[in-house]
Amino acid sequence: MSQTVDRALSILPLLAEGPADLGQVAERLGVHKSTALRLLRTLHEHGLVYRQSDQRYRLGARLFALAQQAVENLDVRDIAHPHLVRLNEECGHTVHLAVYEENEVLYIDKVDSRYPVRMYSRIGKPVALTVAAVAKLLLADLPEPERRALAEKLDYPRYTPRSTPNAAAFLTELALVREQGWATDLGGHEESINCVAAPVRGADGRLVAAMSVSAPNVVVSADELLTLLPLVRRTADVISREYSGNSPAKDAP
Amino acid sequence: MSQTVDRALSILPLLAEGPADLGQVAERLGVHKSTALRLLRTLHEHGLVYRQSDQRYRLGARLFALAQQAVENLDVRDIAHPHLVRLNEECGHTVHLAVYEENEVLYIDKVDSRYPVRMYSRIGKPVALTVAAVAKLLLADLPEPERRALAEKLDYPRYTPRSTPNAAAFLTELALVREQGWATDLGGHEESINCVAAPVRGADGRLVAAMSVSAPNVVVSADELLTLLPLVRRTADVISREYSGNSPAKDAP
DNA sequence: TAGCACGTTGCGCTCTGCGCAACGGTCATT
DNA sequence: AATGACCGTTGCGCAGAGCGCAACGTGCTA
Repeated sequence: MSQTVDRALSILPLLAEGPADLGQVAERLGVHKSTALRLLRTLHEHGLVYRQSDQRYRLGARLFALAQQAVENLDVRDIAHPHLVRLNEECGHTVHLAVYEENEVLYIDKVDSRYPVRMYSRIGKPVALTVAAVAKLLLADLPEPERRALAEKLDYPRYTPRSTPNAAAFLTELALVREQGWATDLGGHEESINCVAAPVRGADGRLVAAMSVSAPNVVVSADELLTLLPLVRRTADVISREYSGNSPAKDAP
Repeated sequence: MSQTVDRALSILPLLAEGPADLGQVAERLGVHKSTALRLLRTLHEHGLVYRQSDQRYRLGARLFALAQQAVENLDVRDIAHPHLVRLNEECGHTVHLAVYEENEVLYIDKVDSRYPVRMYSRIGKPVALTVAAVAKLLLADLPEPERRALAEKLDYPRYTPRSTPNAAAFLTELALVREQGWATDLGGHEESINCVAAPVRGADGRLVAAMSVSAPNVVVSADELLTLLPLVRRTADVISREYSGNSPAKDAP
């Protein structure tokens, strides 16, 4: 809607691919070098872009700081965190908390497994929508038309033979998840890793987040992991209740 | 330099403080609502801003994705990571990797302690400049005038009684660090946590990163932690060599 | 020394982004 | 149910902000 800002912001994903010099930026934006320079300077002043010693541009420090601050302000996280830690202490596995936002699902908190084998994931990282247990829960909660539309336009990468193959299968899975109120990912993302997930709901009953426990086959089998389901669901419920303000009221005037 | 972009980017830190509605944004920017709306829309299209269900705006998902991607592209990280993991396996404590950028020091990688007591830190988080061991190393490497100028304009928060108190003390410390080629933080940031750090150098001898091992007093005393110094320095040197392309050449045409 | 490549600067034209004012929806008040 | 206040949204005319051009400076290569 605003040409100048639009162009400036288009620089960011471009630089995310790797450092680029002025000429490259100007060319890929389709603007004159002087224009690109002005935009880069503005981005630079705000710290979103950094000029490295060889004069090329990269994404800058403030970007991290902003993402950081934004994550910390997400209030579900505050409430959920101690519960996630306790769950981790009880079962020993990796615990994740994720939210849905604008066609994406993001991890917003994580407590690492106590076992040496760890999953690759990171706070702020977008989640594989078609296979992750938390994604299934969050997407299953969308209004039907939206869910359908999203399912249609997704890609269905075959991470493993057990990955969700297509939109039809995915919608069926979502319907199941919606009904049973929990979800799993049994080797659909990484061959040897299983997850069980449960929903966190707000006062109005809508999903605000989803949490999961993940563990590799070498530590516990899928069946053993499923025995943790009641514990996971109970934890999610406690968080839901606290988030809705029902339960352990701390202090209020 | 570019008014429109400048205003648009000013919205980001504002939203980082917490969600805000259109009126608040317009007021704090000192522009008309319609202007603020146009800017917010553009930010929204790029995914940097998200509109939550109560119509207020927050920072959006793409911000995380960008920061994420940028971190992963930082190539020191790629090279260093396996070494950090190995160091963690050998000593069991939390290992950090940090870089300097535009008056800030950022953690770009972290391997958690195997002990239950963990430090609060996160990848992408700016580091306390005046006390952290990695910050001392990175700042000590700046050209003298720049170092001096930066030291003058910093704040010196008294996190603990052992925090660096002022610019003079800091410059003295930096000179020492520069000479000895390693640094410590003995309870200067958090009372009970100590760190030892060593530099990672590029082919030209300039610092490209710094790494540290951190542990709380309850696990090992400061003296015991210092016995790890040779190991930390050796690891840093290995990374330096590999980063400079000297050592374990993998493949090249 | 000449040539090239790249970042940088100043400037005049014009298109873009600005604020105004009016509209429309939602919610609380009477 | 009707009123009014509040907020987000829209269309528009004006002016100034941002655009591209062309010329300059610098550092590297041949």
